[in-house]
Amino acid sequence: MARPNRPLLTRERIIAAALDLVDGHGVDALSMRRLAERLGVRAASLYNHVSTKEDLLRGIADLVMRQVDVSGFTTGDWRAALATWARSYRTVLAAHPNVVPFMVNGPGRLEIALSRADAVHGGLTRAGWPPRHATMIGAAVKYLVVGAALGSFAGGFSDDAQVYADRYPNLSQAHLLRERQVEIDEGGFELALTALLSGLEALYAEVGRPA
Amino acid sequence: MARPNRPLLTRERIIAAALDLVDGHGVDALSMRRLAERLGVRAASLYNHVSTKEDLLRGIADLVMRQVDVSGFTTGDWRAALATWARSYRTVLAAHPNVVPFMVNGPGRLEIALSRADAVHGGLTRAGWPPRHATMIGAAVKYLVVGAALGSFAGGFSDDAQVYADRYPNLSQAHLLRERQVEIDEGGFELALTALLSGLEALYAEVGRPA
DNA sequence: ACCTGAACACCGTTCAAGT
DNA sequence: ACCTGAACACCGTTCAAGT
Repeated sequence: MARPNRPLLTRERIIAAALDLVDGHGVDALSMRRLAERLGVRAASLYNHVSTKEDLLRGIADLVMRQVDVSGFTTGDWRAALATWARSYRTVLAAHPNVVPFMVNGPGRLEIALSRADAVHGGLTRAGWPPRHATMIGAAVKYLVVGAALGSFAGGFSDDAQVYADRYPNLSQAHLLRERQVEIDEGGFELALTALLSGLEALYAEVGRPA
Repeated sequence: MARPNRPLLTRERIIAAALDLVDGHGVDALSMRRLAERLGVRAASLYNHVSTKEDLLRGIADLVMRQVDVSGFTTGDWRAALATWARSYRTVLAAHPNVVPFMVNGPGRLEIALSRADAVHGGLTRAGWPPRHATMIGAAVKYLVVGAALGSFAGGFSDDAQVYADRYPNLSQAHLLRERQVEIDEGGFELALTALLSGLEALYAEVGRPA
């Protein structure tokens, strides 16, 4: 079949399948040929909907990124908005750990990332933070979230292959290890976030100009 | 020349050249063939000194990681040691931004990374922090550092290619942008680090058991 | 408009053959 | 012991050819 009446592919279907592949088997498992096979199609066909593999990766990053909740910045006070954003951001990344590495060093900025950053910046400045501080606060929270997401990723991969596959053929040990990793990841993240928020509270008393 | 009297290659020379290549042209520019060409040798020759490309990447990560200063934990108090470690860690990563992505999600833990983590953990527990807190503090600082290093990386890559190459053929604008990025990166990092340290100070009063 | 086979220039890695 | 050419199974991407 050279051309079906209804297209076999759409950009959305391709991106969703690619994310599924990356989530399940890591970035290295994502090749255009392998992805095409999953979609019952040939590699060349993908290029009718996606201009390049980089474009595809950008699509994945975009799909993940738009799940982050920045709604707090349009309504609530900056403390709650910041906390909600940070936790939502982290939760979303933790759900797609294999995506984090290329999402963060991605080629050029995503529009969606820019719009998220604008929401944060806008919310903070409206709350009375000087623009310069707003920028740095956004940066600080992003560092923490991204670092935590990557840390979790690394942790998940660490001893899994050797300890579990070679020496402990049953799941229970690896499972316990992973559970502990999650606890440490979240504990470390919450520790830093709480400290950051209370540090900001003190700073706000100095430089903030409430409306 | 099939076999010279003195070997043309050593593992160290290969890794140093690879780091140089990655620093200068990014991870994507690192291929075994390209690296071999730089070393005046054929790709297959590299496999006499390096078991795999993954092994090579691990070597690079190791080379970078051992520059991080954790000496404070054996001598000074935990506050100073933590601050020195965090800033040194960040400075080292910032000097090799292209290395950060694969250093952090690297395949399995590096020995050097483990020894660094042990130094931190030991220093903190000797200072009276409960082990559980020591682990989370180490995690929190690592998140912040890694996130900041990646953020800087992303920032450096953002508008450079388009703005600078296409529309501003002279260096000045891009240079200014980069300078500003560095300032924001460092400001955001210091903001979060300071907040974290003072947050820890408060926590230490609760759970710390000074020797 | 959209799918395809074939081709291009690349990969990482192996291995017998050289010295 | 260490470097090499040739080969393997893979890549991303292009493009004329099909409908």
